[in-house]
Amino acid sequence: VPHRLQGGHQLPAAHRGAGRRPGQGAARRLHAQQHHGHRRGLGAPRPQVRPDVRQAGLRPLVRGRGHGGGRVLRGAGGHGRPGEGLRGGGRRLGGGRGRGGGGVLDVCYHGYLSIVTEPIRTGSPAVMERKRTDCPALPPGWKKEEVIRKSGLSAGKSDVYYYSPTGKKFRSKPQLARYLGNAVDLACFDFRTGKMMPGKLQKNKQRFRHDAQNLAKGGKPDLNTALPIRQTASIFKQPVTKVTSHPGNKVKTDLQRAVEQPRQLFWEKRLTGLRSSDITEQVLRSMDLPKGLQGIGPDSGDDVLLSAIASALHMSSAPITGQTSAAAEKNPAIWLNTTQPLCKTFTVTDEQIRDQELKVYQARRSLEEALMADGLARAAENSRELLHGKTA
DNA sequence: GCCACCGGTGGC
DNA sequence: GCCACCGGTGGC
Repeated sequence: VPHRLQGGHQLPAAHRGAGRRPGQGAARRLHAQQHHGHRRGLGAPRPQVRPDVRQAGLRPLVRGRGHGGGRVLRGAGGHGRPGEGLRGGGRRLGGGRGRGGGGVLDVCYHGYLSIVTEPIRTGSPAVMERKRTDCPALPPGWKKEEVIRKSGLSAGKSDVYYYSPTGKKFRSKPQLARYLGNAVDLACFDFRTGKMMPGKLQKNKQRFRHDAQNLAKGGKPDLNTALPIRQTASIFKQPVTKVTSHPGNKVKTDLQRAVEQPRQLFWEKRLTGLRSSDITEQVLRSMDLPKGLQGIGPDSGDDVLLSAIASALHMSSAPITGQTSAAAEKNPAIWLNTTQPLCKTFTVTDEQIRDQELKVYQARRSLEEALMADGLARAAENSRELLHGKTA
């Protein structure tokens, strides 16, 4: 098992697509500019009102890791998901205007112990206009906001936004669903009202908007340039390599979606039988797992267990603890913690860590020696060729 | 570079 | 025709 106790393993920040998409039609852009000129040029000042959370700053209340008991792999990094860090570290400096408002500590929906903050009320009338209300249909700390459009052709209509406990803004149901993943079922959630509407399942109106099936049905060709999600686990959160005749084009990636892909229960079983092999396709000896590791679930053989743990280490930056609930061992189909691999909770001893460090050290020395030998061999080859008057 | 804001469009 | 969704952009 790879040894990751040094922690500090940070994924790059989520790379958001670089906005402006080429080829959106010059006419359309011109049209838009004229509208903007009309709207803004005639002096209706842009409202200066900002959501209170952005002004107030956020007050982290508790530090620390959310896992007690035993040693966990990847211990140092117990943070949430990419792209959703605590915001407002800098803002806090300038945010002294708030009175000493309260904050809330909560266990977040996704199971990490995380810091949940609440905006400090500013009392400013401008802010009061944009009331941000609790949303009981969502986990604690989530807020809903409705903003009336003040000008333009759609004046009087409104936009609905949601804010996560850490202040991240969401402006559509798909965006919200991607973020919440399996943690909250939004099938019945009405985005506009913020309420669950059981009975009539809110069907996903935009389901086929970016669907390759359109092509098969004789519709318009699929112009979606988003790349498919790489299925195999990798430490490197890289998109699938796309071969294109337009190499200058930028590839947009959506790390959030990559992380939030729904997964089948016991999906690790699909990794059964995978073997690594060398360049002659000779199957390499499989790794041995420590005795303390025991699988959970149907057909939990050692190879699936190894794949499951390796995948967990590669795919998430959260600590790997195994299934900590006793109920999960009895009936994993119901009680499985899907954020953890299919193994019972375990302990990593100091001795195992030292062993692993030694292995890494030895592997590095071997690599170093091989590279040195290779370099020397090349140098010798070059000088021999020079002596015999050849050109490289 | 970010984001509040409104426009445009596809799906219903 | 309505509207959910998201692109684009001016202002910061």
